[in-house]
Amino acid sequence: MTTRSDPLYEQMAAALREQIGAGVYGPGSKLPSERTLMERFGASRNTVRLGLKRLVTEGLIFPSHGQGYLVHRQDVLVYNASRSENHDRRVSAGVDAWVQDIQEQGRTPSQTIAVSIEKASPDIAVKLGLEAGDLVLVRRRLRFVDGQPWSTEDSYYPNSLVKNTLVAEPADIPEGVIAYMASMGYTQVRYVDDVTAVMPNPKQADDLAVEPGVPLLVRSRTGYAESGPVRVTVTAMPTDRNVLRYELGTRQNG
Amino acid sequence: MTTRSDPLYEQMAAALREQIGAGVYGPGSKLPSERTLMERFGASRNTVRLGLKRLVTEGLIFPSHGQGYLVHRQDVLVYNASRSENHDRRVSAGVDAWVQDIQEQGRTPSQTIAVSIEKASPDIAVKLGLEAGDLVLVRRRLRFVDGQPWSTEDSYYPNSLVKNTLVAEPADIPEGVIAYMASMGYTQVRYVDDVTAVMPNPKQADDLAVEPGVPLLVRSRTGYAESGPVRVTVTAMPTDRNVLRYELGTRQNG
DNA sequence: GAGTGGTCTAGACCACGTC
DNA sequence: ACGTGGTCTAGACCACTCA
Repeated sequence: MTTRSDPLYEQMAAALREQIGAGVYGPGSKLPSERTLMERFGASRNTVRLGLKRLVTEGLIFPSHGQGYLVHRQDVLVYNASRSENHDRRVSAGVDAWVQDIQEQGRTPSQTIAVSIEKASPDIAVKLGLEAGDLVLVRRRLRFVDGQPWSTEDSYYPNSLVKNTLVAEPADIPEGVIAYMASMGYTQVRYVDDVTAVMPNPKQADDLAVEPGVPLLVRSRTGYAESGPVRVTVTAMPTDRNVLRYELGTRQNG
Repeated sequence: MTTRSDPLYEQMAAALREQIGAGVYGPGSKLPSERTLMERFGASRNTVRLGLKRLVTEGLIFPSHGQGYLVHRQDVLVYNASRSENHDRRVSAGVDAWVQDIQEQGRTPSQTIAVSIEKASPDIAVKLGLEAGDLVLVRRRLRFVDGQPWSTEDSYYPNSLVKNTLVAEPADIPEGVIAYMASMGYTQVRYVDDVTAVMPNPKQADDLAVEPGVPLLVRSRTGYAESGPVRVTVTAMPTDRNVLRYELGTRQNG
């Protein structure tokens, strides 16, 4: 793996990667300082930093100003995307499906909600079957687990469908937006999830308190009523603390 | 966005990010060279490189040795994960479901297959219900679209189930491994997909020809027969050219 | 050959955290 | 106060691409 022709900083990264894997530096422990590694590998500080950056972008370590480089702890929660829209389950619980998912894993969820009316971006407009610039109602959630930022979830509705309804209020809706909209005649019968990953932009990195170099898993869910798309929800989850799960099979539900 | 206190390289990244968004530098076009940007921003080369690296890790641009920094083209294919194990569809087509998915998008798929017998990693062992170190048969595929590396797909089977069968041959199985195993009594009735994203390690970056900084979408699918798990498939897809799609709802199939 | 990015050195000063 | 990472400079030489 550490071939002779690899640049020095890659050799350094490979050596440290191996030692982390072998437990020489376990989860939560501290790596030698940059200046120590300069001596150990006979490299300049910039070269050492290149090598460390490699491991940062792989999500293995993160720098902590004034403390050193720390090895990432693995602390991943599962978000079960295939059952999170199950009406019966949600109605019986009376709480947000995500809240329930997290509670079942023994953690304490919380969230903030902000509502605004915006012009649809081209991407959202296409998914909702609107013209670019048509108004959409946006519910932006910032979600926390045990007080730590965990994920963002932004839902977009055609403004013409939901204005002057409870959906436009910046508060949780006890029975859920989906059930509420169903009572208004927009029963969602089908969902399409598109999953990808991006590197966070500065705002996202700040909101979610992600270390530089940790990718965000992005799930865009479009909900369809019989009449067409009625909702797009974009969820962004740092991959160092989230796994998206889909259960598929004969006993499948939506 | 570009606050006064931002470091110089962030200001530089923000300025270029905006210009790329505004179309000053469109998809496929070339950014000014590092040395030109040194003059334009009055910064040293290392600082310019820090700013450019920021945009590289966001997936906006990529460096091309000897040519300059190029703005990424968007050229994304959809991989429909919720229908890819549909027996009927596959059997009727007589080809790999992925092959069909890509062909439907007007592209030319191809793949290489290598088969080996290995000791199960702890992760795979847990998912297959084996002990760590038990033997697993591994089918590693490297998939191409229009001749370009596109994704890797590694399938793991308990060796005790598949040894001395066609699954252990390094060739495509016309009716598909799933149908073949069903004929051997292991009908897969349920799947669990875990989706996350990672930054590529050196080997993955090489296999998939990904630019540094582009995350990989990783889908781990565990297939269950009535008797328990019989297969784990790990698919790694560079996010600059793939979207994973799940269709959920009343007409759901496995 | 000229221009590009890739790697690397050897410094400097600042900002943050802990003791 | 001290050690840590964060930012930045001003050079150098190598490797690749294209005309």
